[in-house]
This record gives sequence, structure tokens and C-alpha cells, in this order.
Amino acid sequence: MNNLQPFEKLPKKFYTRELLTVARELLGKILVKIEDDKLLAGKIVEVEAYDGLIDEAAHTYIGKTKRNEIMFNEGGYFYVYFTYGAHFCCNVVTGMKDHGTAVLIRAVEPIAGIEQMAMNRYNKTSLSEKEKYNLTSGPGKVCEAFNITKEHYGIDLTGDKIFLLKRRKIKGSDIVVSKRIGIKKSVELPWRFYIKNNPYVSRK
DNA sequence: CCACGGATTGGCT
DNA sequence: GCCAATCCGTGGA
Repeated sequence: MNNLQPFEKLPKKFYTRELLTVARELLGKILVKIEDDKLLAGKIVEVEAYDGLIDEAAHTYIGKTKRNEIMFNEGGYFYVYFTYGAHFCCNVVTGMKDHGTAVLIRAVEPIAGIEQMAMNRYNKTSLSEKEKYNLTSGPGKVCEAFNITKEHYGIDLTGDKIFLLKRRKIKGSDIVVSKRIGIKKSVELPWRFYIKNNPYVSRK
């Protein structure tokens, strides 16, 4: 079962590899946040890749700005941005310095701290079946459930506040590849990856 | 079930 | 001034 699997952080080397490799391998890994003695954890079930060199939808396509500068570091940092005047979304920076590549965490399956996540999302702990699956099934929802905000911009993922745990790779036959969601540019790139049949995926 | 639109901040032109 | 890597509620079929 799960407690036989290693409770070990992903090392720097995991993140500094090529974007699409990291994106696929992020599926199934555990996102952990520790803050104020509260531990929140969830299994990553849906991601999207962004690459400023060739991808007009990437925030780094326009070059380095104050907002996106962390994406030009080498892999292993957390890129958090604010959008639509309402929501935060979080990303894992990948590749080598100046690549400007990152993977958006679009959905997770809650594992620990579920009551806290329910409080953060609904301000109550008893949820309907529908609310339960709505906790973390989208990038804005993940950040609200985990209380990830601009304060977490640039965090080093090899540190102790926010990090990912090693898990074994999800088999290729259990990964679905599709176009990305919610963008108007470079819509054709098949850079969205999600775990087949997982109920927390934002949509088919 | 699906389509549509409002909310509301901040980054960039 | 325009518009966004979203979410949620509403209204119609």
C-alpha cells in the first residue's frame, strides 16, 4: 500500500530535464504543502506544459518580465500567477536556466488535510458528493484548497514548505494526451496530460 | 445537460 | 484600455 512507498522528495535533477518528460512524470507524484503545522497533500492527476520559445500561450513567450522571471530559472521552483482578477494557478518550473518552461498543475486528488481543503474551498468540513469531487478539479481550485497565493511565488521545491514526493511513473497506457484548456493561442499543441479515469481531472 | 456571462486584479501595450 | 493558463451561478432545452 501507500505507506510502503518512499516518503522522499523529488531531487533537483527531476525538474531540470526536458519539459514534456517532466510534465508526463509529474502525473502520480504527491504535492505537499506544510504551513502553520498543517500538512496538505494531493496526487497530481492533470497537468499542462508551457514553453516560451515556441508556444504563444506561455507567459514567457514575450521574454523576461517581473511576473514570469522565475520561469527562466533552472527547474525546481514554484511559479504562481494570478488571473481573471480572482484565481491563483501554480506551476513547476522545468529545464535549464533561461529555458522559460513550466508545467501547470491543473488538478490533484486530495490525500491529506482534506478537512482543511474543504474549509479553504467551502468554509465547512462536511461536503456533498459533488462538492467532494469539486475540491481540487481545476488549477484555481487546487490553489484555493491548498491556500497557495502570490506569497508562494518562487519557492524552491527542494525546500521544506512546498515539495513533491517520489512515486513510481504512471504507465503510458494510463495517460491521456490532449490539447490544452482555456487558452486562445497555440491551441493545437497536445501538451495536456492526465490520468485516465481519475474523477478529479477537470474535464475529459 | 450545455451555453453564456459576470466577477475583479494586475500585467502589458 | 484590453484582456487573461478560471470558477460559478443562471437560464434555457
